[in-house]
Amino acid sequence: MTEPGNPNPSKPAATCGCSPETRAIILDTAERLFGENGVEGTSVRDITRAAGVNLGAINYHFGTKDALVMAVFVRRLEPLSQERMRLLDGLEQKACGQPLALEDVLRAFFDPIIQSEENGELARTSLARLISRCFQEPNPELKALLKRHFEHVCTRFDNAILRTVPELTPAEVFWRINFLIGALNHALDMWARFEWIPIMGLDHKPERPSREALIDQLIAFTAGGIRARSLWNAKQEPTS
Amino acid sequence: MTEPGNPNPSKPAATCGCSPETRAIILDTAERLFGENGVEGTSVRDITRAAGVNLGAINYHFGTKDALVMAVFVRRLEPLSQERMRLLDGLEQKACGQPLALEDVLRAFFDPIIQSEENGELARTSLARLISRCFQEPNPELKALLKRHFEHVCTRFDNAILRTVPELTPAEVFWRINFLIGALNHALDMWARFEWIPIMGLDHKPERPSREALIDQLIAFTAGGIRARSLWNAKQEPTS
DNA sequence: GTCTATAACTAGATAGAC
DNA sequence: GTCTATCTAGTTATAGAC
Repeated sequence: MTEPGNPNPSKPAATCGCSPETRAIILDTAERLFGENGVEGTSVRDITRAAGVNLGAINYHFGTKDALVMAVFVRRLEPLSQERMRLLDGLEQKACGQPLALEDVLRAFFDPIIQSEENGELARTSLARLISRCFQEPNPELKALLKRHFEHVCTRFDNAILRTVPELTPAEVFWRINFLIGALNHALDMWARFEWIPIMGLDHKPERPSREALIDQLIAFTAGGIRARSLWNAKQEPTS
Repeated sequence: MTEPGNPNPSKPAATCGCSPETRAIILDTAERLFGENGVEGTSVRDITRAAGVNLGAINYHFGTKDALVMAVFVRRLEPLSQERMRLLDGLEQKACGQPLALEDVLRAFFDPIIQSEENGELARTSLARLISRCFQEPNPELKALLKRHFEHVCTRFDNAILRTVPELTPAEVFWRINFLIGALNHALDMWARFEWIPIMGLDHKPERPSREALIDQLIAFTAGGIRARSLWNAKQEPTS
């Protein structure tokens, strides 16, 4: 754990005036604890204690707990959304107007979540749990932030998927994307804390798959789900 | 301390002005608020204020907040699990050893969540949000309770689905059931608070479907997903 | 910049009047 | 059984010493 005492007084306090390390440590720790216990279930004392920094540090660096919460989410959602868009852009450029392959679109949506973060496995685990939680946070400011972030991305992917599965109605695609998001979030959350997973008394204890293998499974499942014939249409023709 | 829970099943409500009602009102209100703001984000003061009962009522009827939390979940999970098992029992009896139809198994899993509760629409909405939250609660006692409840049910459904889709490995079925659970929870949560849903800037504003229609969509999606060819196997034969 | 002390407030729980 | 007053402990946030 880093010692907070800074033996280097020659730091250009007047120009920079901040400690980049402490700030980052707080963000990392807060992200992990928010994922584990939720935002409401995590006090600033929990964070500063776990981070090994001073109690006042959060207020010094972020002002309020709410501002810290926003900073935690922004730090992750910003690059996540951008990477998703970037991958989709790449697919569309390569396709030159041709319809994309559904599996490729899904991979562009899933991959950025498991791609390498600067902090390795721990950060990716935190991210997974954080995102799976963020949809349920009651904080209205945070809700607005999330909506702002997902709006662009979801619209882009919604349109892309609509073109790959033209037989579905827009409303059907809308809900299936939500099914997909739920499957992704829950799977990553389960994956992140594998110890609680053995929910079943199973004879077969499943091994923990690699993240890549899990994503492959997710792509197979969600592609199959999105391509599935709607029961709504099936009901029109009672011949089955 | 002592168990302050009111164990007076034989006592009629009208005679003494005692509170079979208060207890139920507290449970209803707590369930709603837990769903909206999470367990940690809901204080006993929030509950008593919203329920219009006295601050001491929760401690009188349940002893502690934690005991109230458990009571809230037990009240819903018990009948939910039993109904799921009952429906699956019925399917298996009717099939007489023949493999079941995947869609029927899924419907037996989904339907009990939307089936009528005594309190109508509001209760069902609460239940949906409550269940979608319960997987993420950090409370260890609650986790144990949830595991106890889902263990039986998930094992039963796991085995049933394994028989309907014999080409999948047990590990694949295991994860696909988790995808399914995630899709269900997130969809119900989204459905319950439709106002936040318009996440997309869509040209097409989707109408809110009925619960039954949503479940039909879920069945189509998850059945398609479960039947999907695994990419793991597909990789073995690069002929496709 | 870091840390301590503490203010201002809210949490869950309880005791005792009615 | 209900309600009020109150206790203790924990919360965010701040002011000021080092």
